[in-house]
Amino acid sequence: MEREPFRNPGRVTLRDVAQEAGVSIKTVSRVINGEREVNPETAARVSEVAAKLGYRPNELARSLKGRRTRTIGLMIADISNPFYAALARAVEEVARSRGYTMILCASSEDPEIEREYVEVLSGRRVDGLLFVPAPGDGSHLRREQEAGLPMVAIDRPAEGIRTDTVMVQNAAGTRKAVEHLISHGHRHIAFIGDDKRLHTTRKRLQGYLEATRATGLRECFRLGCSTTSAAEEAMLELLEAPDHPTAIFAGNNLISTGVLEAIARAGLRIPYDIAFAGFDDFPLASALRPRLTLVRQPVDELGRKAAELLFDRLEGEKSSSPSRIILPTRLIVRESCGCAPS
Amino acid sequence: MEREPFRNPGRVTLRDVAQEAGVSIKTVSRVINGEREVNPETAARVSEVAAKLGYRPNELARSLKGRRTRTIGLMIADISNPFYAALARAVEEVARSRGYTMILCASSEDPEIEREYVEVLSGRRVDGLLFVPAPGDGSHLRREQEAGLPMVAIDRPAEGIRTDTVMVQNAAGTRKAVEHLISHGHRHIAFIGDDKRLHTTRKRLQGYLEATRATGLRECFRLGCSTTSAAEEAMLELLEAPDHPTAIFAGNNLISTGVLEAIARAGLRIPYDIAFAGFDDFPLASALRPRLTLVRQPVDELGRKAAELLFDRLEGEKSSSPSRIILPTRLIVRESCGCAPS
DNA sequence: TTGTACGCGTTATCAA
DNA sequence: TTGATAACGCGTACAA
Repeated sequence: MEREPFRNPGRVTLRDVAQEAGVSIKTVSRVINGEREVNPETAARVSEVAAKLGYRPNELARSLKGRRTRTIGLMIADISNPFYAALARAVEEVARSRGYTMILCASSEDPEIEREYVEVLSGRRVDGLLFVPAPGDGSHLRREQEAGLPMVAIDRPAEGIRTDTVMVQNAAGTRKAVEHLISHGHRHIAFIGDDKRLHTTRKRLQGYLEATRATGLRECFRLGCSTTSAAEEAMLELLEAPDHPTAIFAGNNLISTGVLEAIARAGLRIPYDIAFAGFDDFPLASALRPRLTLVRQPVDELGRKAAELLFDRLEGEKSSSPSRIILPTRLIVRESCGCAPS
Repeated sequence: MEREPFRNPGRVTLRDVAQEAGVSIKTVSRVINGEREVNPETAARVSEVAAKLGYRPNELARSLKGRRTRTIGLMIADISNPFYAALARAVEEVARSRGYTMILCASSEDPEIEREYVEVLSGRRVDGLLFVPAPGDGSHLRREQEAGLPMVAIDRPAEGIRTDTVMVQNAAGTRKAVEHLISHGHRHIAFIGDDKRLHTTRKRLQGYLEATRATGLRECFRLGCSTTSAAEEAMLELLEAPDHPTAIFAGNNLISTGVLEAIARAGLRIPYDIAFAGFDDFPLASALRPRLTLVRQPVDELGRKAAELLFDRLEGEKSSSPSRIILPTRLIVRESCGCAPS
């Protein structure tokens, strides 16, 4: 007695459809792919059977045959950070509009996790990679790059490897904000920043230093605040000193939250007791009183540009040399800096 | 002259390794998969060659052969919403720890986009699906379910189909918050909610109504505010009335932002001119003055539980009947309700 | 217009 | 301990 080879129960294949419709596999394939060298009547019947059986082409098999998966990887540090969330949203929109699917990976800024994820993505044969590089050496990416995987770094450049990169004006944005605080008469301005291994932290610090040095102000900064509570602690410490800063610049949105918490806990009032400015705008910033003065970076555009760059590489020429795009930031002057409500 | 069949240049396969190491494909396969019925010396040599060539197993081919992709789909409405972002983070963590990869899809609450994405995920042969059901009929999911795709609904039940579901206490949480406002003496409390087709909106409204009706208060609610600015408009309108509400409950975090903006624009002070409470805690809530009184939902646990439920189904028995898990919410009493600072 | 045969990269079977 | 060979589900080349 001939035994049917075992077939996956839930999954209907071309063969099942072919058998049911009484035609060959190839005919079904043609109908599915809309090649129209096929008898309309046959086509109709096949379509009907396919629909009845709930046939869904196996993209894995298609990808194995062809050479693309129409899948990209997006590696960010932590999706619960609104900045990365906004980035992911922009990327997802572009990907969807181009018929691509997106695998989301969170590195937690850990190069080891990044390395592992890159291997996974490589094994999954993603067509391209968008990534916010983890700090430290990124040469583990070189092998993939050499294997022909297009990749675009977002928000900061990858170290130890040359890739397309899309960033924002970190130094200039911060400098303008600090200069604005100076223009309000502040002579003692502090800066609280994230991990100093991060390119963004260094550039923002640089902007702060440019502004303070140009005016001969004292330098006062704390780095390494990668969480809200670390920033809160650092700020609290700064405020303990008898001659504490009269103005503060927060290096990103998480730090802003911690700094505001500290100022509130210390019972200080913005901008009278201490003026505030920070990097990264967010929705609540204009709902607060005083409204927050912040450097706005074009997060959506950052994600969109990076994704478009990737897809262009991916569907067009991969040959041209790595490009480096720097998007402008803008100081949104509201009230926490000391400006009057409009 | 024999022509080598065209080989993908960047990608080294089992065959390449086998050829280079002078063994058969199967031997390499054994080494890669750690089956140890293989001569240690051969194994060592093969490993070396594989490393040198940068061999990376093609997971597509593996999945085609075996029957799982070790990939799940996560469908949310909009990743830039902190609630979904937190959810995605929790899910990603569980997935990573189990060696799974996550495809992120954003439905924008549009059933049509949801349907399209489900087809894509089905074609990609994901092993399971976690989803925040878009409003409206979800029977387009039934086919996949019948094909054996395990799925877990998060945050709200899917309509027209029975699946595992993980939710939170929406009604009870809201009721408690409104009762708390009532205990502060408020007799005119308004509720602003999201789209009324959403299960969460209806349950939260129900909680509001339970509290107000039990006390014989007048009902005052506005629904359909699915954006921050819509909520702001609605709130502004409420405040225009001469006998405007003395307390407001915001149905989610986006609405909270809009409501706060409106209150600030109207020049009103919380909690003196109007008291505030809302659904969904967020980091800044305790940094503001007054601190915000909010219903906290265990977002991390929501995502984790859902993911674990899915993986259990996926790796264990799929047979048992759909479970419905309801996680507790908690009222975090701070100051915006009228309570004194502690 | 339709069908057959082969290959994509892997794992599984079975024989050597 | 190893190696041919057949699947997996699909597309492509080539015949019929």
